Amino acid sequence: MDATAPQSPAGLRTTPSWLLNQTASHAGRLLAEGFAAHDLRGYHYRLLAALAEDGPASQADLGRRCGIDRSDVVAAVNDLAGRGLVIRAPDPADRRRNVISLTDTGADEAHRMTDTVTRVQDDLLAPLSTAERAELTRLLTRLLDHHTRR
Amino acid sequence: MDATAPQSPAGLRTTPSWLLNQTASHAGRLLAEGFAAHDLRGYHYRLLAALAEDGPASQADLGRRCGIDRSDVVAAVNDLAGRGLVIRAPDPADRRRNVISLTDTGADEAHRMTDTVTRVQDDLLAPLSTAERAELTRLLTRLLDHHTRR
DNA sequence: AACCAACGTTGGTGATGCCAACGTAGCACG
DNA sequence: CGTGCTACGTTGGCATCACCAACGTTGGTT
Repeated sequence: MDATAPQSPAGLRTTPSWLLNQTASHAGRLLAEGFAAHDLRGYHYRLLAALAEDGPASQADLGRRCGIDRSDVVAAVNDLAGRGLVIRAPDPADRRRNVISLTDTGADEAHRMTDTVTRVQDDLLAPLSTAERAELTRLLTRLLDHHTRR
Repeated sequence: MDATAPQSPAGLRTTPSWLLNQTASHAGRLLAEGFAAHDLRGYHYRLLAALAEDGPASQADLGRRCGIDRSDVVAAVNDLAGRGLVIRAPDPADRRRNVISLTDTGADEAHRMTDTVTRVQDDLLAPLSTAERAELTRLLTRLLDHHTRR
């Protein structure tokens, strides 16, 4: 279209890993914009969503569920606790653990974040039909399954 | 499958942006491993590939073609030039510009990197049939097109 | 001549994803 | 019982990717 603003080299542009990277990075941008409205970031959302869905958990469990490193969970939980969205309490049954639970405010925020994420999905998938969205989800899920349970 | 190693919350796991992020991040890991064998990183590959495909270019052009910020191009070109993979020469026709060209060694390395990347694609797409790979590529390309030419 | 735009460069910032190390606490085995 | 292994939370660090602001230099336009 524009001779002065050429696209990526064809060898890159048609490469699946490049396409994945670019689309994911676009999705990430849209998500980050959505999260910014809540003054939160990706890590925070993942934790809130996990807590809203599966209930209280230890930090280590949360990390495993969300694919976040233990050390990064610490910082994110610090943020969330500082805003009163979660409570960190020692586990009486295992004194190594902290039990993280949603507060009422946290549960509300989790819902609002989920709404935001849902809107972003629609933005992201706008050019695809319902069938195509399902197909894309299917293909990605298959890829992920294959590479996760190795 | 394993009660002690639960997967991500369902609300995350089935979300397209999450699937994209996870698969892309897996692809990134595979790529990074491949690149590490060449002792190079993603930015380096993109630049080498662009140069190999479209010939010498200014740093600004390279940046636009590869989706890399001008300032990051500087550092990457420094690395590549330091290893003798590219040459940085002032453009006689426009003294603001540097013309970046592949050396012979650089062209060789570009080929080897391309081979590596090709192998990674096969690893990545292993669970998909040829038709499915094409479909995935088609869907991702459509998404990307829609979100780039805004 | 005056202005504005583009270029390369320097020097930041932030998000994400890792890894190593430490002290504390639970657990299993001898 | 103690000894050793493992898990936990925490601190601190690192690398990559992506972006932005500012500066001086150079080209082009008016």
